[in-house]
Amino acid sequence: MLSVMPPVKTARTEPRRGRPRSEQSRQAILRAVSELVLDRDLSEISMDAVAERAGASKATIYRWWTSKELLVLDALRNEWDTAVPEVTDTGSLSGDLRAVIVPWTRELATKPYGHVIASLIVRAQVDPLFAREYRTHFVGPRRKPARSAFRRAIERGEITRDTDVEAAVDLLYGPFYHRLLHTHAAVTDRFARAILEYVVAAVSASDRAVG
Amino acid sequence: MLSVMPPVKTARTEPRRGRPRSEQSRQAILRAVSELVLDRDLSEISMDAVAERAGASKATIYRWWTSKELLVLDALRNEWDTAVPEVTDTGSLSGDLRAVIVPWTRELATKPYGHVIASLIVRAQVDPLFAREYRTHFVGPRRKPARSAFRRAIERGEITRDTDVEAAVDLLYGPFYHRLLHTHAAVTDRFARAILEYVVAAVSASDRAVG
Amino acid sequence: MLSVMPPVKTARTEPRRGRPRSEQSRQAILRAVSELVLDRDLSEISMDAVAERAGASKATIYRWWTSKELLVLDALRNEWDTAVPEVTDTGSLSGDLRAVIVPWTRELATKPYGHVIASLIVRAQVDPLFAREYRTHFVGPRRKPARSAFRRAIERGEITRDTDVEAAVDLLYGPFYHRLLHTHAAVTDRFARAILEYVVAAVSASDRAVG
Amino acid sequence: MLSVMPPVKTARTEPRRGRPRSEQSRQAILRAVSELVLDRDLSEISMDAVAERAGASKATIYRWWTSKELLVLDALRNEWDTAVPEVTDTGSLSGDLRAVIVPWTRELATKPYGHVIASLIVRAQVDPLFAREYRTHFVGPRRKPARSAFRRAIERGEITRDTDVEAAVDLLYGPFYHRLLHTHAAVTDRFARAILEYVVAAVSASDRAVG
DNA sequence: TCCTAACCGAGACGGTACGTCGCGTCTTAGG
DNA sequence: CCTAAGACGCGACGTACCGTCTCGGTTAGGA
Repeated sequence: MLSVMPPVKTARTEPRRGRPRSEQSRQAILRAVSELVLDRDLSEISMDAVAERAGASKATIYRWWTSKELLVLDALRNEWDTAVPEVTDTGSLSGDLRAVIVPWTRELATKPYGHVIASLIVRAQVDPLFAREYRTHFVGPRRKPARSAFRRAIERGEITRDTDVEAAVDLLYGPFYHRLLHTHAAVTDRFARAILEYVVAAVSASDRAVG
Repeated sequence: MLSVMPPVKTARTEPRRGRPRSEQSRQAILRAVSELVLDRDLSEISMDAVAERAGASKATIYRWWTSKELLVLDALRNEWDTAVPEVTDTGSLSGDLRAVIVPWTRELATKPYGHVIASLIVRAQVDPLFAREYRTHFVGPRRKPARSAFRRAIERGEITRDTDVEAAVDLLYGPFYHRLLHTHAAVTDRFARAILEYVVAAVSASDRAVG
Repeated sequence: MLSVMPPVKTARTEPRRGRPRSEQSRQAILRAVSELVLDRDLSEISMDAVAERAGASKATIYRWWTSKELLVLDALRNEWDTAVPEVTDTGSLSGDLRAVIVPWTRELATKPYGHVIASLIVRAQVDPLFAREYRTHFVGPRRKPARSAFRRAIERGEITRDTDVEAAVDLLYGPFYHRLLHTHAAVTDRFARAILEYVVAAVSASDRAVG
Repeated sequence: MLSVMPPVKTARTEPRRGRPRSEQSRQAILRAVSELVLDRDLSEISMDAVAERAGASKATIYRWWTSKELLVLDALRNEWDTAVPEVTDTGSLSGDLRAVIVPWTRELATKPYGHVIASLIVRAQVDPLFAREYRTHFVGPRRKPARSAFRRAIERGEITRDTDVEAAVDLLYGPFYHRLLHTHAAVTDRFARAILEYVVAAVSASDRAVG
C-alpha cells in the first residue's frame, strides 16, 4: 500500500515524531481521484479539483504524491488490489488461462478505466521511474499467473518445452489491451473465449507441428 | 478536420482569391512537431514551442489544425505515409501476414514514436471525433490488409469459414501494440516471427479441431 | 507616465509589431488598485483580487509591473500627478512655503493614502531600485519647490546665505510625514500653520543670531 | 498582548503548576527575530524561518506572541530597552533637547532598524490594537522627555506660554524620522545639530516676535 | 513516587496567494 | 486572404507561509 509513497518508510527504530499522517485525508484524496478519473481524461483533472473534492489542500497531496500519475496509480490500486488472486491449478492450460483472464475482463467491463490506463502508459513511456512503478504494480501481477500457467502446461506435457513463454503471454494479453486501448471493438465474453481458444491452439499446435 | 488531409480538394473549382496558403509554413510546422515529439510526451509540447521552432505564429497553426493531437497526427502521417503498401497475394496466409507485419515492425524500430501513439490513443478515448480520425488514418489502414489476408486464406481453404476474423486481427496486432506501448520487452524480429507462427497456428488449429 | 514601466520604450524607429498594449486594460488595473488600496493594507491586496476587479489576467499585470509596489506607485501617480504645480514666487518665504504645503496637506486630507505611502517606504528601504523610482516620482517633486523657495529667500536677503537648505527642507516636511505615518495626531490646517510659522522663524532667527 | 511585556506579573500569587515557560526558548526566538530582521523586510520573514533558526516550534511562538509584528516589537525592545533614560534638567532648552536627541540618533546610527520601524508603522496604521502597543512602547517614551523639555523651558521663561508644544515635538522628531524612513539623506551629527538649532530658534523666535 | 498540568519539538493539516506557463483568441502591420 | 508578432482573459500549475492541530516527550508542583 505504502510502496508507491516516496520515502518507502524504512526502519521504524525512531519513535516517529510530529503529527502523524492523516489516514482520513489519504483515503479522501484517493477516493476523489477514483471518482474524478471515471468520466474525464487524466489531463482534464486538475489537482485543485482533487483537493477541493477531497476537502484536502494541494500541499498535502503534493507532500505524498510527487505527480498526478503516481496519485492515479495509487488510487487505481486502492480500488483494485483485492482483485489480484493467486491462480489455482485447474488441471489444464485452457482452464488456468480462463481463470486468469475471465475475472480480469469482467472487472474491466465494470469500471471504465481504459482511458486511465492509457494515460498511465503514456507517462510510463516518458518517465522511467514511473514506468518501473507502473510495471511493478500493474503489469507484473497480471503477467505472472499467466506465465505460471504456461509453465505448468509445459510441466504437464501439454505444450512443448521450447514454447516462447514471454511471447505467449503477450499473445494472450495483447489482444485484450489492444481493444481496451484502441476501442475499435468491445472486450466481450465472446471475444475472451475466442482469444483463449486461439492462444491455447497456438501453443498446442506448435507441439503438433513439431511432432 | 479536412485540414488533416491537406491536399484533398473539397470542391475547389473556383481559383480562390487572396494570398494562398504558405506551403513553406505548413512544412515548417509539421517538421517542428515531428522533431519536438521525439523526445517528449505530447503533453509536454506547447503550441508556443511549435510556433517558435517553426518560425510561425500560433494563429497560423490554429487556422489549419484544430487541436494539438490532430497536428501531431498529421505530422506522423507526413513522416510515414509512403509506408502503407497495398498487400500483394503471396499465396499463403503465413506469407501474407508476414508481408503486412514485417515492414511495419521494421518501421516501428526505426523511429521511437511509441509514446506518441500512446498519446493519440489517450485522446482518441476521450474525443470521439478525434477517435474517428485516428482510426481512419492509423488503425484502419493497418487492419484492412490483415483482414484481407485472413479472408483470402478462407477462400483458399487454408482456414475454416467460421474463423472469427476480427478476433484474429486483434490476435495478430495486439501483441505488437502491447509491447510497443507497455515497453516491457522490445519488438524484435524474433518476436515478430514467434507471433506470426502462433497466429497462423491458432487459426489453422481450429480448422483441425473442427475437422 | 510610462517611465515606471520596465523597458521605458526607447526609440520608435521600428514600426511596432504585434498587438498593441491595451490602454483599457492598463487603466482598469490602475483604477482597481487605487480603489482596493484605500481601505486595506498593501499586504492585504492580492494580485488575484486586482486582476478580478480589473477584469484583467494576472499575466497581464505581471507583464507590465514587476511588483505590487511598483503597481501601487503607478496607481498613485495616476491619481495625483496633475497636482504637482510649479510654485510661483509670492514675494516672501512664508508665502512661498505656504503655496507648497497647503495644497499638499489638503490633498492628503482628501484621500487617506497614508498607510499606502508607509508601505511604499518599507519597500523603498529594502529594494534600492524601487527606492530610486519612489524618490524620483514622490519625494523629489515635493522637495524641489521647497528648495527653490528657500533659495529665493536667500536671494532676496530674507535669510542668510549659510542656511542649510537640505536640513530646512527636512524641517519643513518631516513634521507632516511624521504625523501622516505615525498617526499620533491629525494633519490639520492649524498644524500646518504652526509648522510653517516655526520653519520661517527657525531659518530667519539664525539670521538675527548671526547679525 | 500582555506577552509583549514578558515579566509583567498579572496577579500571579499562586505558584503556577506545570512546566514553566522556557526562558531559553524565549531568548532564542527573540534573538532569531532580531537577526533575521536586520537584512530583510518584515514581510520577508516567515514564522517558519524564525522557528527553525530559534530551534523552536511555531506553536510555541504563537502561544506567546499573537502576531509577527508584536514579536518584532518585543525583539526590538529586547535589544533597545536600556536606552530610554529619564532626561535630566540641563538648565536650558537647547541642552535638554540635545540630551534627548543625541543618544537616540547615535543608537539609530548603530543598528539599521529603519526599515523595521517602517514595517511596524505600516502595521500600526492598519491595526488599531497594534498601534496602541507601538505608541505605548516606542513613540510615547520618546516624546515624553521632549515634551517635558519644552514645558520646563516655558516655566523658565525661555519660551512663551502659548507655544504649541505638540507641534514643537513634531517639529523636533519629524525631520529625523523623515530621513530615517525616506533615506534620502543620512542622520548625521551635523544634521542633528542643525535641526536642534532650528527648533530652538523656532520656538524662541515667536517669543521675540510677540515681545 | 506517582499524578497531573503546562510546557516543548516536530511536523502534518486546510487554506490563500503567489508568480509562471500554456491555452486559444484577438488585433496590429505587412506581403 | 494569408502571415508573424505579440498582447489578451483564463485556468492550472507547484510552492511558500499562514495559523492550527496532533503526536510523543519533558519538567515542574501537589498528593
